[in-house]
Amino acid sequence: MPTPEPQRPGFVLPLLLLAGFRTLIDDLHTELARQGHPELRPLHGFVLQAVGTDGTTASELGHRLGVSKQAAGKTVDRLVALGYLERADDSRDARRKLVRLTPHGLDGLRRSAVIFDGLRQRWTQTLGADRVAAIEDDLRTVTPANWFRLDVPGWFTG
Amino acid sequence: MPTPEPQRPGFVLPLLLLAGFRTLIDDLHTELARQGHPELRPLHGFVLQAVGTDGTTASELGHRLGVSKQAAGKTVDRLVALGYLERADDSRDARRKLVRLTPHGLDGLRRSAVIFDGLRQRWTQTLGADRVAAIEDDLRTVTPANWFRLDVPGWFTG
DNA sequence: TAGGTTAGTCAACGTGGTTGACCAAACCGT
DNA sequence: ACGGTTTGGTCAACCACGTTGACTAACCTA
Repeated sequence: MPTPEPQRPGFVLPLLLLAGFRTLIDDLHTELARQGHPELRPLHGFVLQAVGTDGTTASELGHRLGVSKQAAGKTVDRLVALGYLERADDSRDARRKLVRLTPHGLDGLRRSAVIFDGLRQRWTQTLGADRVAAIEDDLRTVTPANWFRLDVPGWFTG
Repeated sequence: MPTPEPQRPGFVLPLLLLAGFRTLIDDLHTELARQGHPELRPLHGFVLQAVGTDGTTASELGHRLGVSKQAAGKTVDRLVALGYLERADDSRDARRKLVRLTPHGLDGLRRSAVIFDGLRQRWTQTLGADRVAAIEDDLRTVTPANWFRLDVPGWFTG
């Protein structure tokens, strides 16, 4: 039987988590835009991460991201048009088309990692390194492990 | 100059925040579905919250949610079709159309608040009340105040 | 009363998701 | 070696949510 604390209603917690996520992502993309990647959207960073330096295929990408292969293919199309990804034939399997990062895509991915490190550093300066680490540890215990589903738009809207 | 901790790369923090948010919202809607609201989507809960028990107009709703009045109007259309909202004429201003919660919508809103309290309670049992309160306090200090923009789909995808 | 502002709607479009259908290539058991 | 199944990619249609631009009706005010 829940005995809510009137001072801390439960609905605030998800809003704060979302706000934290959003400020980090907004700050990332403000800085990415300044560093030559103004067209990168929040979703794109996750896709580049999922493609990785080894490359992958649209089907596998969809699997990693938790969306259909068609949805993954369309997103790849857009990132190809933006110059972040490229397709190549697989010499060993004529059905497969490898999706790879272009140099521009790799640049964006590397800069994202550096910027994220800097943002976390900023949090540790404000809150203290132990508090940030505690937040990470706590969140890990209350969320399912190996979490990497990025179907955020479809998930949120249905 | 960021001096990242190799054990705690910065990109993990936003993923954990998103995972925490998503876990709470998923659990909420699993329970809401069980309690007679299977059609409610994550976005809808925020909209019902923004409409509130006093009702509002589409323009004002768009303002609260940080989206255009057209987008707000379309979302209201869908929630009217689902039976959660209703429109009524304003006797004092023929231009305005009041958007109000139906009894079904009010029921969903109240149940959401109760379920959220229960979910927060579950976190306090796992982590301890002090840790959960610390997470809330910490997130409040690193995120902008009075935060309530819910243009999540458009924000995430561009 | 004329002119500007505000609320709502319609239309066109972009992005991201879905399912269903289809083809070609690869795999596999006989 | 062949025929059936599985797999990868694409196309088409559709839905949810966002945008901007254009328009009407109603209100407000100088």
